[in-house]
Amino acid sequence: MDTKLSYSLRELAQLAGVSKSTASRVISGNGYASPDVRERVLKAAEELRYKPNAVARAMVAKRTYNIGVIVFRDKLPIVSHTLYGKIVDEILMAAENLGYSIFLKTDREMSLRSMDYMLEQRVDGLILISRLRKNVIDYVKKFNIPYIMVNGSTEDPDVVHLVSNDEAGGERAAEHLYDQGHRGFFIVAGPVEHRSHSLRLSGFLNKLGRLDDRKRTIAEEDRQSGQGSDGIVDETSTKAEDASRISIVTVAESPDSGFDSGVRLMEERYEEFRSGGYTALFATNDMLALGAMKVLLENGVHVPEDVSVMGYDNTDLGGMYHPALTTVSVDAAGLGRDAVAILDRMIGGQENVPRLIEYESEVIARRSTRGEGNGTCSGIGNT
Amino acid sequence: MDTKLSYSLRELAQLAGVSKSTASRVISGNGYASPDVRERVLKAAEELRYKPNAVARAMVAKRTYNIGVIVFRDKLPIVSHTLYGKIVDEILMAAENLGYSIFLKTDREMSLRSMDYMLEQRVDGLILISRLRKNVIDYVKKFNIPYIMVNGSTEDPDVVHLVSNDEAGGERAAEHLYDQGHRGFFIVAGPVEHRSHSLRLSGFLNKLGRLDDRKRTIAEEDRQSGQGSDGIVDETSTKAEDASRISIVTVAESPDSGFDSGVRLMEERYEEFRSGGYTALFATNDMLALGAMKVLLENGVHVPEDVSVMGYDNTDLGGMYHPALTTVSVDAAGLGRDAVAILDRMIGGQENVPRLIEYESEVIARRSTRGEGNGTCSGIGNT
DNA sequence: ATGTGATGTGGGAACGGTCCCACAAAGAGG
DNA sequence: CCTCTTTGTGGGACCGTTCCCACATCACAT
Repeated sequence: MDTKLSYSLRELAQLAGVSKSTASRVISGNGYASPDVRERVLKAAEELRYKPNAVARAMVAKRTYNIGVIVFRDKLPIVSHTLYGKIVDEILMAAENLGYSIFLKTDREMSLRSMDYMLEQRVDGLILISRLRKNVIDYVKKFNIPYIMVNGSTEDPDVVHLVSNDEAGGERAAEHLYDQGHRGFFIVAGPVEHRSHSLRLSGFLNKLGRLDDRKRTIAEEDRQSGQGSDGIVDETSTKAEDASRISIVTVAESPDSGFDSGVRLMEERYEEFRSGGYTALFATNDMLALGAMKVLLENGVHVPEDVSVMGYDNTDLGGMYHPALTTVSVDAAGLGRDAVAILDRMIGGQENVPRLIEYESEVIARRSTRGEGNGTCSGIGNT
Repeated sequence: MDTKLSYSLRELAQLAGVSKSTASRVISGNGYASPDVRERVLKAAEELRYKPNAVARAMVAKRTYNIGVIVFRDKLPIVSHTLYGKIVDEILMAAENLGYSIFLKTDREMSLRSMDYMLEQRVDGLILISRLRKNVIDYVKKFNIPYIMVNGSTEDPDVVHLVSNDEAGGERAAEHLYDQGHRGFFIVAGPVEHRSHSLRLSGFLNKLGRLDDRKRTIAEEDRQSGQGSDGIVDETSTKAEDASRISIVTVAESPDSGFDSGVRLMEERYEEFRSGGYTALFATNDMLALGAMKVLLENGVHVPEDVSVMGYDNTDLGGMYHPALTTVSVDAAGLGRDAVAILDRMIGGQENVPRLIEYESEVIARRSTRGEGNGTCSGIGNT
């Protein structure tokens, strides 16, 4: 008896002396059952350690209450990816609250295998994280399964996707560094095929251009209105350093976006960097920033005294570094929470879901850039 | 037609003009089917985008090919936990290779809710990661489901568990620092209720004691054999510093094991540390080590010139830090791979599975300790 | 007494597969 | 030509639920 893995509703009903319909009503809570019967069934359930079989239930309900999460990646399999790990964590919590369980897969983007797996009615819906190309999307589209993209790199208007507003984030980063007086920028840009990297870069560059134009305009007005004028002048422009125009902007493209790539890139271009008059380094993600910063530190460059370094993503790692990395936050919590919530609505058949949600980013000022940044960091790493 | 979510085997058979038994044979590959029929069925499957329903299949097979992974944690939900993230990654890959899918849950250890979920025949087996107390184990035991513990903290002999040999690792850490000439040790110990932390600590302390005894013995032999003796003398003992006995060993207990705890602990005891004559700091995991090290660095202490710092776990983060953290590796890959492999055997009904496997650890020498450590690190952090 | 409605309970089809078994057709050996 | 096997196909039970519907019982009003 004890060797039996589990009991069925029929066996439970038999023990309780009722029909399986009645037992079902008591267990599932749908339908009538007299107190007497209810008690008998519950007692029997207790005795047999009865647990309803979720598989059978899913079959008739045509609903599994499972959500598939696929994290696409280039090379290494990475749940421990500092940003995606956070998003997955949030998804896990949000799913739990809504009664869903999560199937997690990591996959190279060209393989459709794990997709197939999920498509076998194993899940009610799909959350796709990160880059994935058209062929994958087209494939998923063929099957009528609700899915949603998080931090993806497609611009397909049919696809529901949640992204952070990387362009605005890039602009804020530029503004932050510019306001701190920097005029020589070295930018480490991750793969431009990535939506995130390319938007962060363009946001940064565009903002820099506009700031510079404004500066020029003010300077000209200053000249036109003559010396000793009371004309409206931007207050920062009174300082000599701020008044100067941007001296140099260099974009160094990295084919990859990991820490190692940051290291490699800076090692290769260290001499150029050292002699170029750069005072600020911006990377399109934290990992690249940290990799590059590590090389600088190892070469005796002081951060932020000699060079300010700024990343993007607000990974926990950045906050733990010495010096703590100034960065731009990505609302991983919002991304994860909403992904599940919206998918849940799609699974429920609702049509009026937003096609695109953008999450705002903000600068997290810390020690790696000039200024008053604090060195705190969020918790991570319990064993 | 296009609005239909999916087609059943019956519909497929109908289109192909065969019975569902025949269609099943073709699709599943079990049993006879003439080339003619086979082709017709496959063509129909193509047309309907037929996918076998995994739920129905699981019901009759009483086999889901799903494995549940539950990561227990104290406070924060953390897949992004640098060590567990790695283990989960490995499990994901290993599972993929063996044809399993992974249900991932993080849970506080007292809640049995996610356990219940898994127990509803949703999975073929369970992998439990990290600390979980007796009540959880007892609960799982009641249901006859194969399960395995990874890096757990129980000593229950019934439970199959995979752990790293933390005691030996602690010893190696002690040896490493001792051999580098350190005689004043400050130890940051994580929660002693954790098997890992307590064994790492005891291994470290015991080894230190033995090394010290040996040193004394050698010194006495040295004295006895008179000056200018050719007696066997440990080569390192010729150096004055090495010959000296251990001067001080302090164990600072941290109630928690995260980065923040390391920071907090060192901030509180900084004065004591500074004036105590310590030249080496060992923490029972990387996070505590990095937290403590960050405080030292911020106070102008040079690592490793003034103090050597050593952690444990070999998290990617340690290798990225500046200075790169010397640490003791944990075979996350082996742990994850074997967890799935052994569980697979248990699911298959095999009885002769090992009850306990210990994985050896080795010192990863890097820059944060005196010596020739290299500063490389493994890749992480692609976006 | 009898219809009527509320209140519980049981029977059985359905979900979408697998697989055992029956059976038809065709080829081989007497 | 008739059995006997081989080979391919179909019928249908079964897995463990849910849920619709039928039906039994009983109180109450007619």
